[in-house]
Amino acid sequence: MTTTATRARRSSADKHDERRNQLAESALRTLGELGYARASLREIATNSEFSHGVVHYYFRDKLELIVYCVRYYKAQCVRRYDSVVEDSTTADELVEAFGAKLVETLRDEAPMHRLWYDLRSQSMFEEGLREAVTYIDQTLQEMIWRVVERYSDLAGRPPALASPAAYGVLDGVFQQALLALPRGEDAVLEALPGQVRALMPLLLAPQS
Amino acid sequence: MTTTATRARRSSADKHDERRNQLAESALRTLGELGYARASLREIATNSEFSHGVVHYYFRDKLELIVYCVRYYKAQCVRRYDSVVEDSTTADELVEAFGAKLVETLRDEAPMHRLWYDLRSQSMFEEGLREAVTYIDQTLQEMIWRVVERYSDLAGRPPALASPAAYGVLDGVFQQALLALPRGEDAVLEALPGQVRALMPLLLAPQS
DNA sequence: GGAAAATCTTGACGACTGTCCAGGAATGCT
DNA sequence: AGCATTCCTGGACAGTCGTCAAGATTTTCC
Repeated sequence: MTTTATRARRSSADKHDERRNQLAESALRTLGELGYARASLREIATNSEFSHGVVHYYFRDKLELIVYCVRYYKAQCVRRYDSVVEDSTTADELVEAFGAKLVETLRDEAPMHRLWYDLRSQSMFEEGLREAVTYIDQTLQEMIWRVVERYSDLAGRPPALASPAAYGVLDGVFQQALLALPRGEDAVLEALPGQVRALMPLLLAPQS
Repeated sequence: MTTTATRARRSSADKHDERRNQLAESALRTLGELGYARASLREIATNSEFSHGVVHYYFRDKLELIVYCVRYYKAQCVRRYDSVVEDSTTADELVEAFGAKLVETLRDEAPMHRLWYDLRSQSMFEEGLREAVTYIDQTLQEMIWRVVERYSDLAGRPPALASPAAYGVLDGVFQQALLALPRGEDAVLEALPGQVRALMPLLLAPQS
């Protein structure tokens, strides 16, 4: 194996991955708009710069594309609250930063969140989605738990809930906000920080 | 309008409603198994005692059937926790009864819960579902709020969260349990009461 | 009993789906 | 330049979908 051959193969593999990512991004746009059920491969291809046949050159079938998409998306969003954890120096500051970040992503990335909840629901019926969804939900849970732990440290009070429950709680409130978005976006986005301010202290054991 | 005519017409209308309900129940069975996207009208009809064409005799289109189904289902389940509210005489008792009821419905009616979360997700993409879903979510929120208020009364402490947030919190935890069901049903059902015991006290203001 | 109304079946329609494939276009390599 | 490989297109395929309507069947009513 010569150096050029190695470089060529890697560059070829890179190109391959790059195309897959391009397709994934197109697919994510379409999926975010239409949802899993309504987004056909033809529609996805139309919203890209390729024809509908190319999908099966890079992905075995639709499910593999979707799973790839959802993992691709996760890789981008799972570090969303890292800055909140790192930059906050007091408990109150963290709560504010966390609430602001929630508002920001709810405002700017609503289609992606809709898609995520859609896929998570679909995974209850489609066996093939379950593994990827479970993995990502686990990752999201860990992401939230980092926030809660940091909050706990800053406040000097231990968490009142275990990681799964804490994630469920915050995810539930976020999902309600997402669902309420169509009926009054401004009101929802304004109310959310207040909900977070009320909710976060409850996740820690009462002041001793 | 004679008495017999009135009786005949009412009986006819009753028959009509009865058929609609029969179809709704068949549809709910199929929808609960396959989810919204995979449940075709033919499949729904096959799981009933009618042929596939009859659906359009009783419903304008698929969406009207689905919406009818979901409202029909709601009417059955929205009083689920009334006994918890009425029969509990202490705060701890209510928490236990509530947790047990959650476990019971999670065990016995998982397909219906899956369907509900599926439809709620679909409503983010399908305009036609939104109104019915919003209405039912509102009803569920009120159902949960009755539990929280009763709990608050029994404990002598005011709620720490408003109704929407309280619903989001509990719904989120329940949804996580439902999602976790396929990987270890017994473990999930056993863990849930503990989560409820930990969570419920947090919904009330700290002991003064 | 027989007309009228309702209920239901059956088959068909056009549109859309995921998948596959034959062949053209582009690219890289020697 | 010319071959070989990779990449991409566009059409075809079998299947499924929601919808509809014509006719058979059943029920209702006088």
